[in-house]
Order: sequence, then C-alpha cells, then structure tokens
Amino acid sequence: MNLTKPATLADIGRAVGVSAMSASAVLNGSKTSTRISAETRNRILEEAARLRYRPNAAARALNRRKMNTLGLAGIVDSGELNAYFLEILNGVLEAAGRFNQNITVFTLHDWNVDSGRLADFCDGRIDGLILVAPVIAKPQPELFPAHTPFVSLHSNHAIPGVINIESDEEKGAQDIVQHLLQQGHTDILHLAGPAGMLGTRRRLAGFKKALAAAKPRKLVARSIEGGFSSEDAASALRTWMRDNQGATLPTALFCANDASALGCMEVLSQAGLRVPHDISIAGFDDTIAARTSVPQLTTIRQPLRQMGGKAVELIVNREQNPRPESDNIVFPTQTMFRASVAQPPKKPIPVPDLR
Amino acid sequence: MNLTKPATLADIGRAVGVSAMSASAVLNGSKTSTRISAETRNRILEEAARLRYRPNAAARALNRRKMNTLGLAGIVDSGELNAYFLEILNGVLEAAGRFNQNITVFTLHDWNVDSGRLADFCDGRIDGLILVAPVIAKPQPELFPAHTPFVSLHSNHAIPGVINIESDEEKGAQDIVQHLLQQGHTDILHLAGPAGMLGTRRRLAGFKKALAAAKPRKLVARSIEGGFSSEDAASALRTWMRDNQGATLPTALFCANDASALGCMEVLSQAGLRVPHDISIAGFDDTIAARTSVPQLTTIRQPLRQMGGKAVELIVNREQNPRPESDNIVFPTQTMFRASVAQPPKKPIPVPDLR
DNA sequence: CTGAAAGCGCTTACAG
DNA sequence: CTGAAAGCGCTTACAG
Repeated sequence: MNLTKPATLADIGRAVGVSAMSASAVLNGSKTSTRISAETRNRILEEAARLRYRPNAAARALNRRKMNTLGLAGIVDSGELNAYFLEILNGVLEAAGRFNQNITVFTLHDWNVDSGRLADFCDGRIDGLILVAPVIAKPQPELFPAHTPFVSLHSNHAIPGVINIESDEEKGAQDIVQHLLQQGHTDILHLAGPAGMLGTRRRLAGFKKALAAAKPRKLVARSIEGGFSSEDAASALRTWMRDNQGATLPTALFCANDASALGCMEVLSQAGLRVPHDISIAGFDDTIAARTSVPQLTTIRQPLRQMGGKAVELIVNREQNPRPESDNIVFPTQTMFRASVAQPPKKPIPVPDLR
Repeated sequence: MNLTKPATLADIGRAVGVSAMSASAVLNGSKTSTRISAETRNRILEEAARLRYRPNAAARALNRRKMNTLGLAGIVDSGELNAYFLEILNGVLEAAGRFNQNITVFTLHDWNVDSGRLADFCDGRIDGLILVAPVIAKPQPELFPAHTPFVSLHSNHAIPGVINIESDEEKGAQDIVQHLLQQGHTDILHLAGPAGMLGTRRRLAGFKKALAAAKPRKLVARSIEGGFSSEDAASALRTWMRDNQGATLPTALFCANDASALGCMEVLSQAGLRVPHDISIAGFDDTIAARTSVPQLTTIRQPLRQMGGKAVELIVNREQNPRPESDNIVFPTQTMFRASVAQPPKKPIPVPDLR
C-alpha cells in the first residue's frame, strides 16, 4: 500500500507559485481570505482539489489550542458498556454532530482507582470532558485541571466548578409507584440500587413518598438492596425468594433501573411466573432494554439523550457564555406506560420454590 | 473558573535553569534521556510534578505524525446505535485500552451519502479508521486516502487495499437451523434481512443447506424479507400473519439477527402466543439484546468483540507488519443454546387474528 | 552531559 | 493583494 504523505499548504503554494499563507487564507477562511485576487484564489482552489488537500488537524489544534473533540468518560463494567451509558452516548454523539465536534470515549473501570486518569486526558487531545455518573467522594481540585472544562451527568457528589446534569429521580420514583398503587397493587417490593448511592436514596425517597401519600389502606411495602446490574438484581431477588419461600408474592416489583428489572424478569420467568399476569414489574431510565424486552417495560423515562446533548452544549457554548445558568441542571422525568405493569392477580400467589 | 495554561517543557526548563530539550529528554523518554545527570534529572522531574506537566498531545502528534487515536465509523439508525455496533464498540474499546489508543466515534447515517466523509476524517486526527458494516458499492480509491490505514468489519463489498473481518455466517445459519430441525421442528419460517445484503444471502444459503441436509421428511420451510431492525421484522411478520390468517403457524422462526428476533417476539406476545411454548425463535449475532431478553434468545454468536479487537490490532500492528495475514479474516461462529427454542407444540397452532 | 537549530503544518499579526 | 516572520509545544538530529 502506498502511504503517500498528505498535501500541505506549502505544497499547494509551491504548485501555484504563491506562499502557503495565501493558500491558508483561501482554503481555511482566515480574515484575509476575501482579499486574494479571484485569479489566484481559483488556482489555489483547483490545486487544493487536485491534491485533495485537507488541513492537518494536529497542526491546527496546536495553533488554535482547540481540538474540536470532547471526551466522554464512564465505567465499563464486566467488559460491557451498559444501556444507560449507551443512551447518553447516543445523545452526546447526536449533539456533537450538530456542533461539529468529535467524541472520544474513555473507559474507566472503577472511579476510585481511575479518577486520577481524568487529568491525563486533559493534555490537549480534548477540549472538554463529560463525566458519566462519576463517584468521586473527595473531588480534589487537582483531579480536574483548570484548563479543561468538565461537565458531569448524575454525579454522586457535587464537584466544585463542575456543572452537573441530572433528572428529578425522586419525583420519577414517586410517579411510578403511584401508578402501581392506582393499578390496585397492595404489596410492592422495591429492589433498590446499591446502598450509599445518591440515585438509590432518591428512588427510595420517592417510593416512600408515594406510599405515604396513598389513601390509608392495607399496604405491604418493603425494599431490599439489589444493584444496578441485571446480575445483582437477579441474585438479590433469588435470595429474597429463598428466604421467603411460601410467603405471599408481592403483586408488583419496582426495580432500581431497567437492567435490574430485566434481571428480575428473568428470575420470575424461570420460576414459571408470567409478567404482568402474575406479577407486575416497573423499571427506571427507559433505556433501549426497556423498549426491546418482551413484554416491554413500564418505566420512568430519564431523558438521557437530551441530557447527554445538554452536556455537549454546555461545554461548546462555554466560551460565549462562561457563566452557566446553574451548577445543577435538573431534567423532568416521565412515566412510560407499557406492558409490564397490569392489575394485580385476583388471588395471592405464593413465593415459588426455586428448584 | 481559572483557565490557566498548562505547563510546557519550556516552562519547566526555565524554572530549573536548563533547556526545554533537556526537559524533553527526561520527561518524554527520548534516546538521550539516560545521558542527563541524575541531579538535573531529579530537578526536572520535581518541577514537572509541581507544575503538573503533561506533554501536549497536539504538539506531539504534529511532530510524530501520530495521534494514538483510531476512528470507528458506523451507522446510527433512527438516532440510535444498534446493539450490533455496541458489541463491536465494546471490543474496540477494550483492545484500544490494551494498545494505548483512543477511540473516536464517527456516526454516519447512510453509506451512500456519507462515504465521502470518510476521507475528511483522515486529516491527522486519527491514525486509522475502522469501518463497521460498510455498504459501498463502488469503493473508489479516492474514498480511502492512502496515508490512512482502513480496516472493515462485515463489509458488503470487497474494498481494494482494505482488510475485512467477518464471521462464517453461512455456517452459523446452517448450524442453528440444524438445531431447530433436531428439536423436531418441521415448519420453519426464515425472517430474512434486507434483500441484496451479503449477510442476508449468507444466512439464507445456510438455511437452505441445513434443510437440504435434513433427512427427507415432511418439512415446510420458507423465507420472507424482513430487515435487520426490530421494527422492520415486526412489520414483516405482521404482514405475513395477516396474509396467512388461519393457516398453520410455523413451529419455529429463524430471524436475520437478534434485533429482528425481538421484534418478532413482541408481535407474537401481543398475539397471545408464548415463546418457546407455542413457537420457537432463533436469532443471530448474540448481542446484549439476546442475553437480556425474556426468555433469553437462542442465537448464533458472532464473536463481535474479538472481531472489533482484531480490527484495532491490525491497524496498530500495521507498522511492524504491513503485510497482513490475509485480506479477509473469517472468525468462527458458535450456537448459543438458550431458552427461546424448545420442541414444537404437540398440536399445530393456527396463525392468530391480529385484532 | 547539555543546548542551539530546524522542523512538524498551520495561523496570526505585521509589512510592504 | 501578497509574503516574510514568529509562534503553537514537541522532537530529532547535530554540535559542543
């Protein structure tokens, strides 16, 4: 394969018989571009086309101190991007296209271990960095180099100087539990996220608020710690079912997120129970998983794509508008009514024996 | 926010009282690095740490003509990366980590329209470009600048000078249809991909081979054009069911990929049919969707992550080994036996009325 | 052991 | 209207 070198402004200048600056003025639209004679201008354009000239990105970045590239950093768990990250990535890519930005994805494995790497990314290869669900208990300033703007999504802790984007999770949780109550459910199990996480606390708070607001009637409501992954949720539910062998099965499950809801669906399906006929399930997030599951998942939509797009927008517009509207931007949530929630079964069902 | 400028080698040199080159030698490990006195060396290291020096990526890239970044270009359909792309992205990111490469994602919407953009990405911002399932009927050389190495995954057409990575799709299709036959299925409907696509033809060929190899017995087998998306498959199946109202329902569906299998599952579920009790379904790819669906999908695994990793490896090792082992690398497939395929129902079931 | 020079490809003042 | 100069931050020969 013939790896010829790409043409430079100097090459074009030489071919046309002008300086590289003239070529620059014509091709890369600096202020002087209009002051080049039409004649020269055309010859430069022709030659550039002939040589397939493309301005070198590194050279330009060095000069302008701008790469037109934003970084997106998030956790890759068990070698796999999760559906939540994917939604955000979709929104980020879409907005990046609109703003003419490239997106470089940085994968981390553990915020405790890897938060020190963030600063390494700020070496001129990106103009800003978007943190997806960072968990940085002690956000020391040296982790966030001052010359690079950061924006976070669902940050677990406030980071000084970093705008955070989130959604009203508590309200969302409250809404969906209210929906379950309206459907007639009287025995709801909340499969919560990992203890100590902000999202876990907020969903739990919404769960409790909805119950408190319910008309006084015989309600059973409890929550157990599950996790944000299918596996963690499945194993938490299995454990709970073993421990509650023969007791009455809840009529509905409110899960920490879509992934955990699907993990539970799998466990229930293996136990011979049908969703929503025997038991209703609600998730949280409205990721692609909620839309492709069978039955489709009733869930709380966080507008993750818009939130990702907003992150891009904030960084890109930072120059014109360095003072953001707020340091914590909250998006509304929305209940997505789908097939996984129905009315409770007429008769109570016992917790099945897991073979 | 205080956007101070990052420290440069010159800053360090000035502070220590040596030249920027000495700092370069010590910090960025050029050949001469060992020849700096221990004393100077230490003072440079200390100062660099104090100033949080980080070599500027753009400057280094300009000098070395290497960005340590690879591009990944693929289609974003209806604003959404699909699960297939996601698997590859996971493999690419993993391998990129191993080889110390960054990954920039470029989203295209239509190969016909956007293939011209590929060359624009080759402006020094990436050192190589991975094409995901390109469909470029006339792969003219000017689309692929000679100074940038390209690798494709599942290319629909051979591209001169571009190594392609694929899997043995025909064999995979043959295997899974054989599995259906072994389970006792005698009426199999193949919901094929879009007409004219290489992957569609290969799966169809495998389907036919398996049928031909089956012991002669009463078999019904047919195929209809569906598509690679849930929506297209669902609508194709709905149409087929309307057209075949009251006829005998196939006992098994072999779908073009996992996404289309899930689309079909949704249609069947809405029609009150249960998988696999009433009808079996098999997919293709083994994406995350196959593992999170309920029931989990029996499917053909294409090792998409390894394939993505291989693409990275080929580009990174290109310098040492510019002549690749082959210009078309074929990975083996594997049948994933899961819950969506079982034995056919005892009695034939009629094609249901879609309300 | 260390530094002055030149260059990567582009751009931005500044002269003419 | 056009070009010579200087600089972005780094690296690679080449001198001393």
